[in-house]
Amino acid sequence: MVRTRFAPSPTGYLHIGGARTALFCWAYAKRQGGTFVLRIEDTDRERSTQESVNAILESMAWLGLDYEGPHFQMDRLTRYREVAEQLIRDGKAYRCYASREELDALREQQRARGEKPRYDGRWRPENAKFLGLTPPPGRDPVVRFRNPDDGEVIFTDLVKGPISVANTELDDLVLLRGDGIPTYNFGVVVDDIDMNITHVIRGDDHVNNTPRQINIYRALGATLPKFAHVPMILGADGERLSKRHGAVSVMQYCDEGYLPEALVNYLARLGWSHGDEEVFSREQLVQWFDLEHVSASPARFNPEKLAWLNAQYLKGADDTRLARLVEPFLRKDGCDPGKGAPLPSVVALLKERVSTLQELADAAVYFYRALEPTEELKGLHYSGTARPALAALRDRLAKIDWTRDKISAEMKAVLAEHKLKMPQLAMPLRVMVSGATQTPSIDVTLELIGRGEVLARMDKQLQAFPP
RNA sequence: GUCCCCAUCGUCUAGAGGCCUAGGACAUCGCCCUUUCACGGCGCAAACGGGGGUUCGAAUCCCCCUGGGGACGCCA
Repeated sequence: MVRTRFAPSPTGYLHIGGARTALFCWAYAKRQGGTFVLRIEDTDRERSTQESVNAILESMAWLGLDYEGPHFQMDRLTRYREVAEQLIRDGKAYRCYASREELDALREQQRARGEKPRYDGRWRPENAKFLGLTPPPGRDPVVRFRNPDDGEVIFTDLVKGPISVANTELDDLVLLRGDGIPTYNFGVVVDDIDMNITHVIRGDDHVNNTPRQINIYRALGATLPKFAHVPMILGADGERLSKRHGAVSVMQYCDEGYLPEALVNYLARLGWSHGDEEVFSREQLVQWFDLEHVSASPARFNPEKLAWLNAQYLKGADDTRLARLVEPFLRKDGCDPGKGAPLPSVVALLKERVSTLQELADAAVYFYRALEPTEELKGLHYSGTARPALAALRDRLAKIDWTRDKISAEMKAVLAEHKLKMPQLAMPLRVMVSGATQTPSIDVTLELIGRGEVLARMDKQLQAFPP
């Protein structure tokens, strides 16, 4: 039975990289008919916050990733202590009384010598005895893992292939802090064992931790899970993803009007592929997902492609659903979609012209309130020659059945009567009624805005025409 | 500095020794459609980082170089 897990630390919002890791874990578990577990790694007392936990949960829900849990590491402290004690009894861990200052000094010296900074094992029982070290009174010791001195750790990463690291590169890492709270490397191992995790799928930044963790698994006599390290997501400039690159937080995409299915699709396609497939549903992802086709190299985040995908999903989305989603954006733009044109109809008209809900709302404003054209637009489109035709049209529009076809017919009649071409009439009309030069087909636009409002706007704007 | 990993169009990628004159998508550019702007359709341009091997044959395998990323905490 496959069990995967996503194990974020609640020290901030869920970002794009974490979301993709979660998505891959989720998709793999679903594909294999297994279980996806969410575990909150909250052992960093200083930085973990309830707010972050909430933000992560909210993002998972928005993305539609369902899970077992969440489990919290801080609920399992006695278990970690128990395992650490066992390791000490077995001679596979020991207490270390070195102070932070002492360790900092050690690292600095090593770095100065051009060496890789690492703990020198001074409190290993045999060394401490040899050096004549005795526990300083009143100092809480940490528990350190006794890493093997020689040989190498070799494992086959499911996306990167075989990876080997010499044990001489590894040092005796801290298992338990002075206050008895486990460190990351220890917590993960104990939890992954206890929670029967079969596939550890996580970010590339953890490859270096894997050999250390494997040594702990072995010291514990536990079965190793499979490891798969998915590449990092870089910003558009190839640098590490950060605030500079626009949105990094998952919920920010929600706020900017992206659809969760678009983000899921985009994220899935970033570093994973299924032949030439570009647009696929969550169900297809689950059906197709595999680790063999996860790329081994880091990928850059491309906002344009995300926007394109979002536009695709917008076009295909149900009008009623979109109306519900776009409403808050519209209210933010100072509109009351409860009055005036029915929102689903407006959405149907605009959804294939925009790439986010925000853009959709912005494009819908003039359906709900008049927008005064800029002087520049008036200068460009309000001409004395078009005026008589527009005035004639205004009077005709006052008398007809208010349908798109009838509106269109009246416009054509006016064109013939005044010997004008369509743009000569449609453009000024568009500007008068919408305050913009870009709208859907003018007849439908008028129909939706409604006769009363259209006539009122025309009357007002006609006054701005030159004689 | 040391260790680990990676390397196909600008970007995301297909590619498991001959199917590759290297395919798709985004972006860009051009044309068509058109009542403006979009959408849509069609098309152009665009890549195997460099050098050595192995092989009848290499984008695919090996080595070196270069470039990129990651890790070196009582953070995760």
